[in-house]
Amino acid sequence: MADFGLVEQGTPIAETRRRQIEGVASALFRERGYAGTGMREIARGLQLRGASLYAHVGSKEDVLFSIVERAADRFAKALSPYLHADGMSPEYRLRGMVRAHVRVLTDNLEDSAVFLHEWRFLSPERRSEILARRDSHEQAFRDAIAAGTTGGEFRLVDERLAARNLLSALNGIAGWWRADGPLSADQIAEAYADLHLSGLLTEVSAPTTRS
Amino acid sequence: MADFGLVEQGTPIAETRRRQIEGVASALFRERGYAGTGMREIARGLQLRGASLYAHVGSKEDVLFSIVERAADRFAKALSPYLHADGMSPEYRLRGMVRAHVRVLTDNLEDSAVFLHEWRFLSPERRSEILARRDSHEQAFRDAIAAGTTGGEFRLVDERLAARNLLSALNGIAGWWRADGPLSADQIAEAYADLHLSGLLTEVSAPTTRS
DNA sequence: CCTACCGATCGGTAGG
DNA sequence: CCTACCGATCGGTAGG
Repeated sequence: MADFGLVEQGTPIAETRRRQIEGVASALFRERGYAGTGMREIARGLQLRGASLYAHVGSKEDVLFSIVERAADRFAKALSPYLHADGMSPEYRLRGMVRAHVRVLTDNLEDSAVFLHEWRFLSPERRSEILARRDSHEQAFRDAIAAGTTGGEFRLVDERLAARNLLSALNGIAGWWRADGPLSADQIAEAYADLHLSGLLTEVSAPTTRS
Repeated sequence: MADFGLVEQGTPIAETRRRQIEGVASALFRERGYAGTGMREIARGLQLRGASLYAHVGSKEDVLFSIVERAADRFAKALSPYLHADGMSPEYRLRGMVRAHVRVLTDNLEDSAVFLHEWRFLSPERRSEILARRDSHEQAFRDAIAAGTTGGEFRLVDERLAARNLLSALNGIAGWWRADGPLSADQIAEAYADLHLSGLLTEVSAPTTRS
């Protein structure tokens, strides 16, 4: 609790400034959209003039791309333990993926929302890259579902549809969740996992239904 | 199949022009966002000059509001038969609501996407109105789910969470569905209804699992 | 990181 | 529905 001040930061000032710019930009992009946010607005959030931002970033689109790519990195990293079954049951695996995805979402609400909704303002090449990464994320969910249907634990469903159904529901959380709300990220993750696993499992394994 | 040409339109030209403007605007707002679309772009889609649009609309925001409000009307109307149970089983009721919602979404893809994503660019009063209508739409789903849990047909779930889970999944369809794709709107609606009802029903009623 | 400035474009109006 | 135009704002650069 005591305030020791800052002893050693370790991060170069320039890099910190970059992150500060991206942080303000992320909040504004989420709230007003990329096209609805001006560089001067971002600068104002840091008590700077608009032109000063260009000492730290190449362009407005570069800022968007940094935010979106970092978000994509987080989602990919969170799923990496689940890319192969490694003896996990399909239920355990999918539940872990749901929890991981929701955690990234709620721990990085603004970046995640920007990642989900503002990618269309990227240049064609960058947009393609991001869409490919989104697709491989969805593929990971498809694979986990397919493993369950193959093994007989899950009902026969269209994995593509079931994966989109699940991911759309999870991403929707970014639209209404608040850190100061009544439900923790993990509570929501468990509730969503229950709902979706009940929809997939053949055996009714009495999923944890707490109030 | 024969082309009889147009015999009698019945709609005044001015009203038609208004709708044409909204049609072009809806497509552009969906693709580039409200803030990313200029009035001159909308005009270009109708072979007009930007200034000419103002003979038909009061402002850019008025155009957005017309689109968004019409979409809200459609969703509300589609759910109206299901606002009260009237002897319907919870399963029948919720399945009907899913089908109705998906139909409106797929029959009016552009307007629906604009309704879902561009409402934040409305003036505070109009934004409040639309958010209230969205909330009462969600309330209808909550009610249908609550009726099922009360009656014992559905598992005990947090209705608010379950409704958001369902609606987010359904609205996500607007992000990927194509009219010329492999799945009809009704096929998707049935598949989604199956997935979600399986997650809610206490009795495993062997939902229709076709390939 | 600042001031000063660039050309382009924005939503919208005047007047016909 | 057009031409001509308004002030404001846009992303970004020059030069220090």
